[in-house]
Amino acid sequence: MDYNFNEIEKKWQQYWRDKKTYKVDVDNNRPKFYVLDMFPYPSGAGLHVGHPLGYIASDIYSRYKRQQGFNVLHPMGYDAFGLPAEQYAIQTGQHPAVTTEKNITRYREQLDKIGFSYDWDREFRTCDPEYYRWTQWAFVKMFGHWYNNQSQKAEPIESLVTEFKTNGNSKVNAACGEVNPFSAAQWNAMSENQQQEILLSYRLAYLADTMVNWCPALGTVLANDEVKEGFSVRGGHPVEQRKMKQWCLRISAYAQRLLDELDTVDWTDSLKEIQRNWIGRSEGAEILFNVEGSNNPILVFTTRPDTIYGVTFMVLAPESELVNELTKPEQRAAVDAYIAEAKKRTERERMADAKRATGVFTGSYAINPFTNEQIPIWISEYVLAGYGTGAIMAVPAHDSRDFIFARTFNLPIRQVVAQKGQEPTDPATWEESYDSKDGIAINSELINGLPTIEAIKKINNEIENRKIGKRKVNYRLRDAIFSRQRYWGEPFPIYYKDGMPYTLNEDKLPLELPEVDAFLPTEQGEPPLGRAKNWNTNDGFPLELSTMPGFAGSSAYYLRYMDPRNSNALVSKEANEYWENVDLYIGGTEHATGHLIYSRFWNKFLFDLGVVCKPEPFKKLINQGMIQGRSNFVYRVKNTNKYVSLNLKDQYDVTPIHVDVNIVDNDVLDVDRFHTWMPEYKDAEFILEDGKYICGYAVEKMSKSMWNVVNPDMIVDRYGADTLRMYEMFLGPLEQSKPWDTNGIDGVHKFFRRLWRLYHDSNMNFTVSNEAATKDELKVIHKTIKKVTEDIEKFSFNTSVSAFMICVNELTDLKCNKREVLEALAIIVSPYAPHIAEELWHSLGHTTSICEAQWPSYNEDLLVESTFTCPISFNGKTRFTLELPLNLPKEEVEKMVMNHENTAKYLEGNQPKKVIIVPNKIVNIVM
RNA sequence: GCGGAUAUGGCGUAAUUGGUAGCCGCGCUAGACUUAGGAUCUAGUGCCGAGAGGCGUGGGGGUUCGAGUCCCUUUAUCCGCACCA
Repeated sequence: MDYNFNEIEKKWQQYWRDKKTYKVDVDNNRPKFYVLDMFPYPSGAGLHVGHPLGYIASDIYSRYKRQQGFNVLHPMGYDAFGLPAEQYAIQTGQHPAVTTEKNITRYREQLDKIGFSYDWDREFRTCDPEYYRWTQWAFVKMFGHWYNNQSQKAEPIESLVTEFKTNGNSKVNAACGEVNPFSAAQWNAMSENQQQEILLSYRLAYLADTMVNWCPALGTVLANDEVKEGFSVRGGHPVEQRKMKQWCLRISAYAQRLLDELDTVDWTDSLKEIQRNWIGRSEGAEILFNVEGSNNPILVFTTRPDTIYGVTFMVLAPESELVNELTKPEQRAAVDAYIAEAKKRTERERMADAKRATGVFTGSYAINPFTNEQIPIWISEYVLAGYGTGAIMAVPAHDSRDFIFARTFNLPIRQVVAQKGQEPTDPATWEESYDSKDGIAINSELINGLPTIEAIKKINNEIENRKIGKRKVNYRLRDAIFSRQRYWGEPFPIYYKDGMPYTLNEDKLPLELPEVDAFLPTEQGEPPLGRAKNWNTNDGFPLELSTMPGFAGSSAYYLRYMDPRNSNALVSKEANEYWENVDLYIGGTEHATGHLIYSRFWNKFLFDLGVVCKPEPFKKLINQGMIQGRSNFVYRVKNTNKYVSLNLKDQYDVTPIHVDVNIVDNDVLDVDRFHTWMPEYKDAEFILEDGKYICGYAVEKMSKSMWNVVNPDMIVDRYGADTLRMYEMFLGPLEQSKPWDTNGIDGVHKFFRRLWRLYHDSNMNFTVSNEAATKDELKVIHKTIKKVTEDIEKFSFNTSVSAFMICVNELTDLKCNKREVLEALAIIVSPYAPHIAEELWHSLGHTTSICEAQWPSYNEDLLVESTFTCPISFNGKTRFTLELPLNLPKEEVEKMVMNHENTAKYLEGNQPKKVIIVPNKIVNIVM
């Protein structure tokens, strides 16, 4: 039989399905290994050839690990809630569940064709109530817990209530919102509503007023990326900043742990760096500044308390609550105008014109606690309400933003830090501020002469002694806004009583998403769930109308795969203690700050509860590179319907036009298909070169509009899944981005035909010899086993493909068809190309799947050579080589080299100054 | 602006980790077989040069007997983050 990939692949895919080859269960007799792909969102466009890259890599690794004796968990499912299906629903009226189902079916078909070793019995979707029940459950748990900074973990809210009853809140050190101190007596005297209101400030899932992008026309909060220049991207409606009550998750409580435990996981440095950046820890101090004529001091956060003598003004965020109080009547109009203007702009826009300083004076003055000077209080957008205290002490001499602001508004600049060994200069002559952290304090009474680090220490002590502030660690990481005014998401298991939120009992879960008559906000501006009939508890209390955001369902999905059908728990203790966490996680880098932070947080919370046994969800993480498109162009001569071939185009005035890569082969345009491609090209004329139309090309994003999308099904139909898998790996290192060019695929396909021929005679009859293999044959296969084993261990899949090619080339040259060699070859090829390997395996007489075969070991002794080819170089340039016995003594080598006829030629009569001999490596003669 | 990554033939890439730069494949050239070829096989293919030879891993400098690999510097591209006090 010829290598009929279509037939072979169908046959074995069916076999694996029938025999449940990829089904796994807890097995305490075998070590576990958990390999996971990032949860895909099944989009309407289906998979293009770039999507399976990571899936193929993880599949190879899974199969390899299994053959190494591991019990491998390798599941797949769908992140099925989300915006695209809902937008589509709004436009067409089609229920998002219907489109989602359709997309999943298509995805599954495409995935199935590629021959992945997923245990499909574990598949689930986030939009399935049986799944989102556990998303809701986790939310209920978060609502029912608070974060104890003392113990550094989440604790049940009941423990807090007990503490309040006996001691009030003065001894509690919690991650919480703003709460005034109260005694036990005061607590006990409060109404239930008052108590609930206070508890809400402590809960890990809480309801709070936050600034959001509100789009009145669409009736929903929008994410920053859904807003452009103050208008919604979809529809172009105006968007405003608005304070709204939203559900939030107190992820900031875990900031330090999220930062520290990054050191325990095996991720790339760049990814860890992105996360560190996002968490944004900074050490500094909070300092109180009194305000003239007011009892309310201003609290600022600074990382440079040592520069306090250089403070010449204060700045408040426009949203600061102090603004109103501090604005003097004569400044009122200016301040109101400024704030009104600021309100219209999104945070993103404000960041965009960072270079321009804007601001307005309040008319009030603060007192510098160290110099007792009067300093003006300003308002400016460059101070963010959401970071620190929303107010800063400005030190224009040593902070570039303050410097720009001071220059714009003619505020004084005073130098208080000097570079070591340099005299202070007049700041009026400066072009920029001096921000360095290794200077010497000057003009600062208490700390003069101290280096910055010391100065900070001393001034912090003083601040704490004088009780005008304290040391403080700040994080950039903000609590996650967790509600969306959307339909297609998990409903909150929350109802309201007297306006106060309460969770449903766990036995009432899942709270199923109700049907609505339209996927739009109500006329009163409520979210779509406001349209649901009887959206109340049995007792008639109204249910929450928002739904959860996209990341809710993907934050703990890796746990659910361990025990996907458990109706009593998210995951059983037994399953979790066996599978622990994900050993290898492969996915794109786009989730660096979203999903990968949220799920680490979510996991840590469940860890605190004792639900999971590991503090980190993903031990090792690899980011696969993007597969870019390779677009082709034709060049239309301007104002004509004539198209000129690439190398003649410079003689004309042309417009490049994207052409469908599917009607171009090896950059040669199929002109007949071009004529029929689109009506406008029906009468196209060509200016050819050598009788061909050569297209130009460019590497761009793979997308429909570039006409460069290549579909995996098309490749599978034409070359087979094994060729697709192998070629994707052959393209280059997994982590690197690279363009897809179907042209190179022939080489890989040819490899399979040659592989096939090793096991078959010229009539394509299966012929394998049971004779013992020769030394050369053994050397070839053992060399390959070694190389491929090492390559897979270091995720260098591209290099093992070339090792396979070399192996097959060499065995073909040796005319080797020995069972001993070909069995091992089938096994090591099988993770990459499971279909052909399974076929050959069964032809070799095996009756069980090659997936169950044992990965071969290699014998190092067989690889030892007796001689090696030694390069002889002169002044570092290799001139000729010499076949030398291994481990020949240096003296012998030197003798042989110096006596060689070529040596004299290259010495050109010179005496060698030195002869460097690196045994078994190289000889270098220095002249 | 800060942080990270990358840079090697016409193209995708490889290089035992400081030791023969260009493995493997695409493409290209020539040839064989063939009714035909988007099939198969053989040979060649970094650049310049007829050749001897010279040049060559983004540019410049350095360390070294020896640098794609280490150090300094610079440029370009891509990706994050971006008024975070």
